[in-house]
Amino acid sequence: MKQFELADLFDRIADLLELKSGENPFRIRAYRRAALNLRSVPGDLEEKVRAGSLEKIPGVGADLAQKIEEFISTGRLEYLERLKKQVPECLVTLVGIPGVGPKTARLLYDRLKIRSIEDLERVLKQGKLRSLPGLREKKEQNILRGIRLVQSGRDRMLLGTALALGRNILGALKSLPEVLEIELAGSLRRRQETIGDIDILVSSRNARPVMERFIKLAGPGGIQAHGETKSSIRTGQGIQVDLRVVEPDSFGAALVYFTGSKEHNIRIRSLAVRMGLTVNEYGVFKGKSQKRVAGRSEADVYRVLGMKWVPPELREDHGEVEAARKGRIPKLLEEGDLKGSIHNHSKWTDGAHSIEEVAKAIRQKGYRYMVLSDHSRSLRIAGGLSIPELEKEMREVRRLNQRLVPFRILMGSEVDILPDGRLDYPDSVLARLDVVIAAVHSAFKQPRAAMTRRIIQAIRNPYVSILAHPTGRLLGEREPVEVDLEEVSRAAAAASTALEINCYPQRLDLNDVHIRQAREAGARFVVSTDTHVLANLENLELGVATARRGWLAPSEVLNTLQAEPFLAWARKKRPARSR
DNA sequence: GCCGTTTTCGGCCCGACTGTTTTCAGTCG
Repeated sequence: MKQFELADLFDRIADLLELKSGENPFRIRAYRRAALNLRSVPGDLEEKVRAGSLEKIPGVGADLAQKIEEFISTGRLEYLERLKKQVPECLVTLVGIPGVGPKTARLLYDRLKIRSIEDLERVLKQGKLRSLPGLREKKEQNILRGIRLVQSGRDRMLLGTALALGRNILGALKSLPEVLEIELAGSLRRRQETIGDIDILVSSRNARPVMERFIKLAGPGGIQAHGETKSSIRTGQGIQVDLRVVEPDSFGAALVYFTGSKEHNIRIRSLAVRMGLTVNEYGVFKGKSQKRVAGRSEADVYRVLGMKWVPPELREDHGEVEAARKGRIPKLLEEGDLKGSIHNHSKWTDGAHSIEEVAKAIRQKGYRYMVLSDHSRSLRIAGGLSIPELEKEMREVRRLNQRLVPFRILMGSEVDILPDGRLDYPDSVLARLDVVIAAVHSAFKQPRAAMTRRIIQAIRNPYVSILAHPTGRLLGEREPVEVDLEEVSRAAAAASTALEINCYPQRLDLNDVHIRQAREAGARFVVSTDTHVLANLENLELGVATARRGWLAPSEVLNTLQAEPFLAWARKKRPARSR
């Protein structure tokens, strides 16, 4: 976890450098880029220090490598301490207010001696801000709005929430005859696990009516910006939505630009410069004449840059540009690849529907088989099944299977991993199940070493096929457990135990970074909805998107297999007599 | 501060909107 601490420190350095006047903006960017990559590059930092491979991390050169080593060995960064003495901490707070940048913050600090948001509010009320050059009434109101926003402490939305909201707005605009094409863009299109604001792109030959309709969606006082081609609103719930309208000939270029990420864009634009091209949201332009050579579609834009089209989920500057230039973008997992629904609960424990209802809904979705995985006996809160109850459930599944042929219900269980690493049913019971899914549901606070041992012991159990929601995190609610995921991934690969990508919007566990790490260790995966009510089946797209962000191909995801090969895989490490 | 199938030095992505200004700086994405 050291890399996350360090990434925060690098971001902090960048914050402070931004406030130092005359600082080289590219140095600031270098720190930001390194911070970003530290958060997303798999692998243990101490290990990399020992191996001398720090400079293999993109954006880390000799200087930053030395700083990383300093932090690992001393726990601090001398450079940051020096910077803190030069730049007042409270300036960082001030630029955190939307509408206040480095210049304004400096002005407030120097001329009005403002040291906190409270100071700023007071001065605003006294109307003293207008004494400053370039600050008048509008700017005052703008800053006041920014303060409200910071104080409301609005968090990022879950991907699932943002998708629903975004599609809603799409629906409201789509019906306009002036709208020729419309797409979600930004982090939402890249399917990041949490979303700050919603970006929408439209192509049209007449932007005005589109803009007019759009700004009507704003809540009271919610129009942030309203221009010819670009507007920005805040909905009644306080969600910021940006709309950009372009000509159809620019739609592809605009979609690339508006989808980002920022780092991906910078990457392809510098690539373009080296080829004598300019890329902006209107197209790709060649040489002095500025002749447009692409722009209509995304594929065109990438093609003239010598690249294959890059799926939005990969556009994070994690090597996708290089891969696309070499034509080595993998064929990523798609929803339609999945043949089995792997992790499902019924009324027998904490699900809302009978096994039959669940099975029929899953069959209706086009799956060939499902794994029924109600909870094991220790999970009292979910009504975990005693051994006799489990046996009764097995009989029920046998009966149902006769009726549902050729659809198959595989009999499974989501078995608790007890705090000492044993499983909640004895092996003699596990041996009678088709598929065993192991999961931590208790003692979340164990220290890292104990938790790692505990999980690995379960992974190595010959009857365990899948480790469910490996980190146990709930976005915005519960931190991930402390565990050495690299070791867990290696153990899972060695033991042929699959790691789950859980589709619950709050879970998305494993996440994209962990998936890339686990995949490097050779692990295999399942994508599963963990369905408790039928509506949960719709979450599949979230898990598939997360898998795609982790660069997963169908061959790495076991529930792309048909029932028989899946079952063979799930049972292959069992002792021969119990397969 | 990083980085190189043009470069180990000299580059480093590009544009919209706002507000206050009268040609542009600041902020944002």
